[in-house]
Amino acid sequence: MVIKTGFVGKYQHNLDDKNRVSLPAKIKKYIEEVASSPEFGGRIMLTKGPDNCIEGFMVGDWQTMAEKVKTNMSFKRNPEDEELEEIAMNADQVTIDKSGRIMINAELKKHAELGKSAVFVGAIDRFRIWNPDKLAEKYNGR
Amino acid sequence: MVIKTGFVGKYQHNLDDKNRVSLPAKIKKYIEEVASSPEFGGRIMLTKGPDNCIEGFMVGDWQTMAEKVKTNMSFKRNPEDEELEEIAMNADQVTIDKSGRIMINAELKKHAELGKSAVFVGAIDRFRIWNPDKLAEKYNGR
DNA sequence: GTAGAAAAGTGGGATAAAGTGGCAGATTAG
DNA sequence: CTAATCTGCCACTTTATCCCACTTTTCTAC
Repeated sequence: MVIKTGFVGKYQHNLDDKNRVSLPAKIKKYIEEVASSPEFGGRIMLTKGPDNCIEGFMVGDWQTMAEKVKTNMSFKRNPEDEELEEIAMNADQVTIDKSGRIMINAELKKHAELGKSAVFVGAIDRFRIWNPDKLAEKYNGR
Repeated sequence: MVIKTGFVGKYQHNLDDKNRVSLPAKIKKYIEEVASSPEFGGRIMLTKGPDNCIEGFMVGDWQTMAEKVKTNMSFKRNPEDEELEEIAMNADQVTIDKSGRIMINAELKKHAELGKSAVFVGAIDRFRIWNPDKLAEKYNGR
């Protein structure tokens, strides 16, 4: 039985010129332990988060959200689904490469105003990726 | 068991002069993973969607939705029936060719006011195809 | 603590895949 | 039979991924 502590901690990493960034070892390890099933091919769902951050989920958690829409599927949309639709529109499913990195696409990079440096922040059921300055601004002095 | 994340993301692609357009790799991959049954020969159902967009479904999902409509059908007509008829009337079942492209017929192209550029938008149980300007207009600034 | 080993993180070149456009043969309609 | 359209194929460009080398950090044993 795996102990599910969730994502915790704060880690600064660099983007390379191909917009790749290493997942912090502890975040990567947690993902691999919890979601080690064969159908999980090291996949992560990235979305636009609040305050210019990027949020990362494990695909299993995303699936739970998506199932809600699928079970009520019809030609016409429910208004409640539209919110999730907009999240889906701005989401990106990325894979963890052989070096333990993920790619941040142009739109997400712009949303988070990322330059070369990015900070990963654990938030239990998700992790967030911040521009270091934006993060400091938000949690100033705390 | 495959993790069903649904359709996600946003991808700009070009129509060629024969109104063919490549399916985004991630959308295509998802279709192939989830709908890998032999009777599904890489087929997609395209319909006129809301706000000038085109909606794309996997044929299996289309069938499920159509069955639902049939079981609720009554002898008396109601406004929703007509709406659904119109959707069915304007639907087009397209196949994915060997280069991973689908063809947008003239009527759907006109409905979406497509020019050379089209944006695919993931919406969990379906994907949508938009004129880039129309899409920006609808989700302006978000 | 320190030394050596292992793991994590970074960068860049090589390879593979995705996306695009054009041409040519096949198919269909008139 | 001819013209128009559809489909497959190929070539090329761009982008993503793999793979290896190297540096830095963390871990382990003494």
